[in-house]
Amino acid sequence: MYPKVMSGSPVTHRERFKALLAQVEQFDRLPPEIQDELAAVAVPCHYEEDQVIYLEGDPATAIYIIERGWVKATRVSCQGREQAMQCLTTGGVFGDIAVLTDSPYPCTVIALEDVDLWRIAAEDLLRLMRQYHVLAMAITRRLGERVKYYVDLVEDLSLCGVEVRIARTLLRNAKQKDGRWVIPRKTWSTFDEMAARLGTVRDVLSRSLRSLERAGLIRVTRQEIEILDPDRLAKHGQL
Amino acid sequence: MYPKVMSGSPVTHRERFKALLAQVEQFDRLPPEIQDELAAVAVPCHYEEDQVIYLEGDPATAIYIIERGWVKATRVSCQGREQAMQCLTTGGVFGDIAVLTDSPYPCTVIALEDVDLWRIAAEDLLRLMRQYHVLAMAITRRLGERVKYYVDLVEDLSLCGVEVRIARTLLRNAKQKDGRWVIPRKTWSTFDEMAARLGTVRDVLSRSLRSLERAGLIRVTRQEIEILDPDRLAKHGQL
DNA sequence: GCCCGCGTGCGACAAAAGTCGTATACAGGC
DNA sequence: GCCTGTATACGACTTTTGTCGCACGCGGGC
Repeated sequence: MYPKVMSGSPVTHRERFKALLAQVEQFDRLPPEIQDELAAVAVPCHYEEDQVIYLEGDPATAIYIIERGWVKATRVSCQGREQAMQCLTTGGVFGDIAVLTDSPYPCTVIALEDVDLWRIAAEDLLRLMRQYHVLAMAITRRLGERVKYYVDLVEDLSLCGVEVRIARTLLRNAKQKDGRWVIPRKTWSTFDEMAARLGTVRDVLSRSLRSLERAGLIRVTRQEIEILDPDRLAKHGQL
Repeated sequence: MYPKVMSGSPVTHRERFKALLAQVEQFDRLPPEIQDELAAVAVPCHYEEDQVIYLEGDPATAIYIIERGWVKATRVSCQGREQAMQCLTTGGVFGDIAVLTDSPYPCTVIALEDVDLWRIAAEDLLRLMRQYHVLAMAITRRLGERVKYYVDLVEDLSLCGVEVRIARTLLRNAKQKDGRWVIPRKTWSTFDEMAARLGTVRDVLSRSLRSLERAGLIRVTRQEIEILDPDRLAKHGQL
């Protein structure tokens, strides 16, 4: 559980953590005083690819902030199918809901690659929230955004077919790179992983992707997915 | 927009509102001082059956607390299918996410029957949250619970078939009434409404219900759904 | 009582989603 | 280069879900 990479001195420890906070939505504008308080109780830690950070149902002892790398929060049905609730990277926070509601973690969180995290113990966070209302407000805003995210996810799952969900996801994640719209693929972003995020299975995803590919809307390689025709793809996404 | 039923004096107004707060989770134990402050800014209002309280996308001007009656928060796809996000009654709060995140309302809210609500303006709520950290914490806990609710909903929609969802919902809502497990049906709880809550359509719901009925697990009438065999129904719900 | 509207039952069908077995392609290790 | 494990492709199939048209029946208004 101890950090593999430990910063040399307390000062760099704090500065490194504050540099991270600058990348966390809602936390980026907290007054330096509160950031220092958080830094004082935050502990860096490291997990390797595929390592479980915590399991659904574990008692909530801490929240985590991601400094580097990707993790996924996920649920698995008894038949073995998986629904990824969210994928997070630098600046992402998880474990907060369980801590705030004083209940077990609602999802299992797994490292998709080697990750550097900062852990803040539940009691420290709750104490600081009681002490600093700006912190409480910042967290409240984050939670509100989270609810909106899930409302969108529910609508997608319930009201849209797989192909529509794919189209939307592609458009949402695409970045422009020397004139081309591309979604880069990590080594771990296999069709299985993508399917879990979309709420379906690999075969169905594969079929839909190739259907879009045959229609000339996208091009799929191992390294990336390129959007050839954003406009027509948007139509497929009903946008 | 003004209340149709107005209490006689400021005292009964406040007492009536505080009696309501006692039924709101997390708000029930707020110190009397804060409850008074909330009562001072809360305005009672009334909506009739099928009336729209606000539309998805409307600017968030207030939150609402339900004193009496049922409402639903819902989203509708462009093809006209509906997914009910939640159904709320006495003690339920809605409109909070939009206010807290300073964004438009994420869902449309409609009165399923005549309802009495209390409205609290956005700026009042935010002011009181900044002033009283216990209030902020109470709201934070509520939001956390909401997130957990949606995580469960996502899992259900993505990982379970319709029949499983039905079985679970029935068991969750059943109340014991002189030895029988029953889910009472309101006039507005038609198959269409139930289907919207379950993320499917009337026909499918109808089929599944009758399949469960033929199996001798439940009995469906216009007034109620009775669970004849809770144990076997639980198996259908994979519980 | 009669009519009419709405909620529901039902069968046939269409479309989407998921399953299975197997074939192929690719990357990394040797 | 070859071998091997993993990722993806593909076709055939089953199951589930959604759609459509229509019949039935109950209850409220006249």
